[in-house]
Amino acid sequence: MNFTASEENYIKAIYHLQQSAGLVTTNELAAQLKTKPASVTDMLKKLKLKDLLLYEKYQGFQLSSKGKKVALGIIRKHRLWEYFLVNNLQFGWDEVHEIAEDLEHIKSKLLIEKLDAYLNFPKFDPHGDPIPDVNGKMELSKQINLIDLEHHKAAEVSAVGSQSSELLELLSHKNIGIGTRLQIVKKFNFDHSIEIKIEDTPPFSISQQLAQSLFVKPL
Amino acid sequence: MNFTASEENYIKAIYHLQQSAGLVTTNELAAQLKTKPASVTDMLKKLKLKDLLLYEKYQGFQLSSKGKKVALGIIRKHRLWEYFLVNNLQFGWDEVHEIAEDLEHIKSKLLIEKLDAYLNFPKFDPHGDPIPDVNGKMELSKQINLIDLEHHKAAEVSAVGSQSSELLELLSHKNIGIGTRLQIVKKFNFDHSIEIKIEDTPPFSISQQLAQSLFVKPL
DNA sequence: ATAAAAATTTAGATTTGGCTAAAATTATTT
DNA sequence: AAATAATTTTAGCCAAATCTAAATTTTTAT
Repeated sequence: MNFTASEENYIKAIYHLQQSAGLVTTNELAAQLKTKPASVTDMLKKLKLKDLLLYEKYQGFQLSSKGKKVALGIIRKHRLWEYFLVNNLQFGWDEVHEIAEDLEHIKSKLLIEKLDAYLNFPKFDPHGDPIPDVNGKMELSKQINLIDLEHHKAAEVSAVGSQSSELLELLSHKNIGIGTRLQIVKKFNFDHSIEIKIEDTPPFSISQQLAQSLFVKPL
Repeated sequence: MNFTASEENYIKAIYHLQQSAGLVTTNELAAQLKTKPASVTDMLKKLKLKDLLLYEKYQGFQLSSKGKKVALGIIRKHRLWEYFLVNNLQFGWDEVHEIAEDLEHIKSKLLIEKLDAYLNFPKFDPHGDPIPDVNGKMELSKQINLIDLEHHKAAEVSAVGSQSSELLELLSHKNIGIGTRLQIVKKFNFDHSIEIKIEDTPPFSISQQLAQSLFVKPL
């Protein structure tokens, strides 16, 4: 089967939303895709017709197993291209998301398999997210949200919660990136901010919102 | 300015047609693009409105200087991607055209400049066609790819496909440089290697990949 | 020089993906 | 258990890029 770029974007967005929520709603998806609920409804009907979506009107929806397979294929392409852009073309990890959004819609299966081989079958993209293999399998990493890290336990940043340029800008300003080692010094209940310490630098505070966007692997 | 993939395909096709013919006609272009003359007429009007085309109805047409600039940009992207697919991802030179047709429509300017640098600013694509530089300039040559040289026809090496140190190392080891005179003795279908003979030395074989990186002028 | 042939353009329809506004359904609140 | 609010869907419209069929212009050949 062959899908349009638009269909693929819907499938990918539904996949990500249902990871947290289970069932996805029309408004949610419209917000995510920066489009209108009415447009979403139209596309849902098409996806259902192609057996990619389990959908009864007014009831919310989620991908069928066929739909999930397609989603993983798109995510695989996206993350492999991101890896290439950062590791080979010397892009900054905060510059690549948009370009990968376009590259992920290039059709050739052979292209992706050759790219994968050329890159040496990487398991994680530059943001720390796992790259699905040809069969859609991916390493599920034991990473946890920074908020759930024990006090004074050393850990390494392994992923970020989104690719928004606002987030990436803040992180680079604070010198936090994938691989940064840190530990929690103290949590403040007043505003739920968290004081962290990066090796050999003075401790500093980050907001609850930022902490929720950071995933770490305890060492 | 920003163009749709369809507009870009029209611009590129017009560019190639007018290289030989000067003025291009509606039917010609329709045949080239495998579409109908009526569809071509519609698009011509759009391109004229955007000042990409010099066009009076029933009179034939050609690209404006602005249109030519756009065409060279697309051709640059197409050929750089072809070079990448063959030289890095190990595609055969006959497999890459279709994929490059898609990749050439990816928008990011930065992507292409970084790709160009990564590839070491190649001057020719795997088919021996010159790659325009950032300003649309390219080597115009009567040279052909060594692979397309007639058997036993004397020729002189006039260009190499890239400046990569790996290629240059190999060439100097084999005593091949710009100006070297040689001819093809035999081609082997098994591995597509080619036996060549340089004046006054015994014949020897070179790989298909190396031959693709050599351009010659028949004498 | 004009009639027939070829090429080109126009007119009107279709498909895809989007929109707004209004209607229908579900959820919430008093 | 209504009434109100929120969500979702339907209906009808728009723009891009294609198509077919008909009309128009140019070219060619008698």
